[in-house]
Amino acid sequence: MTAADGPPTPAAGDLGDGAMGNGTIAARLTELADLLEIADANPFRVRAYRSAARTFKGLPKPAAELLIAGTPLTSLKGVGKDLAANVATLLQTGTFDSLEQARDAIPPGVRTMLRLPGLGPKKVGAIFRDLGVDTLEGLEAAIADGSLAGLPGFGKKTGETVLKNLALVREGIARSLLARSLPIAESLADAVRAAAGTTACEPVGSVRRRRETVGDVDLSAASTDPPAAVEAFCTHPLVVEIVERTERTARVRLTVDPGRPTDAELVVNAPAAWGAGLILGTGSKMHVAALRDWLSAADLTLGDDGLRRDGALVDSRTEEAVYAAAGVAFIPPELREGGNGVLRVADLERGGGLPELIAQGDLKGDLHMHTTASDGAGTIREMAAAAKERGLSYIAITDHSKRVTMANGLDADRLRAHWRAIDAANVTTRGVRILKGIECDILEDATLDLPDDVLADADWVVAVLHYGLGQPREQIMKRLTTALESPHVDCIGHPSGRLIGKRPGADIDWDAFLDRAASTGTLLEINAAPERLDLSAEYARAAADRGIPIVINTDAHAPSAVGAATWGVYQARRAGLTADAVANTRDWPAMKALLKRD
DNA sequence: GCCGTTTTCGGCCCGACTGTTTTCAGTCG
Repeated sequence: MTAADGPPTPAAGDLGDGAMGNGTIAARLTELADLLEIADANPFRVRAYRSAARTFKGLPKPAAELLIAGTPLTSLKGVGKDLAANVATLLQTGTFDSLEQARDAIPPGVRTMLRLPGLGPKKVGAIFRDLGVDTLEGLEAAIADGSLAGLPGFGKKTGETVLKNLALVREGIARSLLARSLPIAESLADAVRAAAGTTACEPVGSVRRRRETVGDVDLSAASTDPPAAVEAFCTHPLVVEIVERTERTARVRLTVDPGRPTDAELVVNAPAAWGAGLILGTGSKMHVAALRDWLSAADLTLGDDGLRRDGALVDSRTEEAVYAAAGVAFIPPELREGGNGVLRVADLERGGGLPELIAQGDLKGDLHMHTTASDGAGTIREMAAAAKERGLSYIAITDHSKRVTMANGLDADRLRAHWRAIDAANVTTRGVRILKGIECDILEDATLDLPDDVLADADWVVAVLHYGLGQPREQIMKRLTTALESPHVDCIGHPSGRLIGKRPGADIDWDAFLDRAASTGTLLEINAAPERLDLSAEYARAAADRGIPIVINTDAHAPSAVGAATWGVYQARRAGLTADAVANTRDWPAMKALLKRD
């Protein structure tokens, strides 16, 4: 399903050069739709803004380029005179009148409440208008003193659900998705790299470890002229406030999304200590502490002025040199989460070393994507062409099954017709094999959304939970077991159904689930959508340990997203997966041999 | 607010579930 209301993911052209990207346009339109809906505006006006947001998000080219090329925005689907004018103003000035009016009418904290599962715009509107509550804290108080339950349409359960999810939502506000933070960090790093005397600059901290979410954005640099690097950092266009600044460090506040400030920090070291500074900046704290133990066994101390023995500088120009001095192989940043364990595996004296992790570019297929037949923006042929451009040799078209009515899910007849269209596309498509697939819902009553004889004719079936994620563990397990035991289900997609910072996943008995996946020969997906990353690294590791082949898929809803599995590959690396552990690093015949249907 | 006209308003993706009710509005996807 689409996640049109997620935080904007800044695209490459969205930072630094001043032009607002389609992601940000979509975010502003969605913001206005939310505010209007809370204010109880005409629902069709709200829908117009939402549908326009989807249109802009799915555009192959930045809207600003269209305008420059003289293409009127009114030529876009769902964009009329008013919306075109608003977006043009947005591009020129960073905002537009009706957005500002709506922001004046509804405090930012009110929109935040929409992130809570169970609270929609109508309820949030009632909370704001009838109780005057406009923060999460105020909401918590209103539950405690019983005033929330006193509102018409509210009861005991509403408050309970809110309290259950409050911590998750608060964390979602405090921390950004990696997909949002990494481009910001790279843009800042580019500015520092361009400064005189800078020899290197990298994003460090949780960004470099590719954590799912990121608090502050940290950078490490090496330079012969630290003040120049600090100056370049502080004058980046995203910086709105310099919180703290020294000769070789700076802490700044950025504005990317109003109401959600992000802090960024730069530390500049001498080029001779680049590797040492990079390790300290990257962390994690536990990893650095464990590494220091290993170094101290060799009478070495690690500081951001370099690696030293008896005060004398030891080679610490690179991370490799520092790890070598500790007697261990280089440890990729994604594996620096824990303490001593990874260092023991990497112990060179015992002939240790780490397996080579899967890399961006290793994937040969993408087996979860949508077309215009359900809620995607591209046709079968467009998705195939995009896959070819990305260097993939096969894709599976997996539109929604009929239960997902809002996404125009397919029943058996429409699905079979869709598959005939895929057959036809395969005849004329060179270089990419298009597989006949389906994203089949596992219904609340633990049956599959399509009959067996239909599923049997698919090349590839991804079964998923979309609805009833809050069911008790027993029923969730019954549903997953149905899917795992079906001879026609090849893979479970986004197994938990979580949305990071928004919605907890289903209550799964993971040991039982993974054991059953292994015994039935069912593959498991790492869904690469930044707000899903589902399986998590923890369970992807546990799955791989059981020999379950992992599949990394994009869940693309537009041609531009086909094969863009960046975040999923990072997640797999954090799970310590090699290319071999991931099924779709193989070509299709080899991958097909892994399926239970073969 | 958009669209599509039998040109200027009336219709605009939907089905199931949940928690609130006592017949249904709001939420979800």
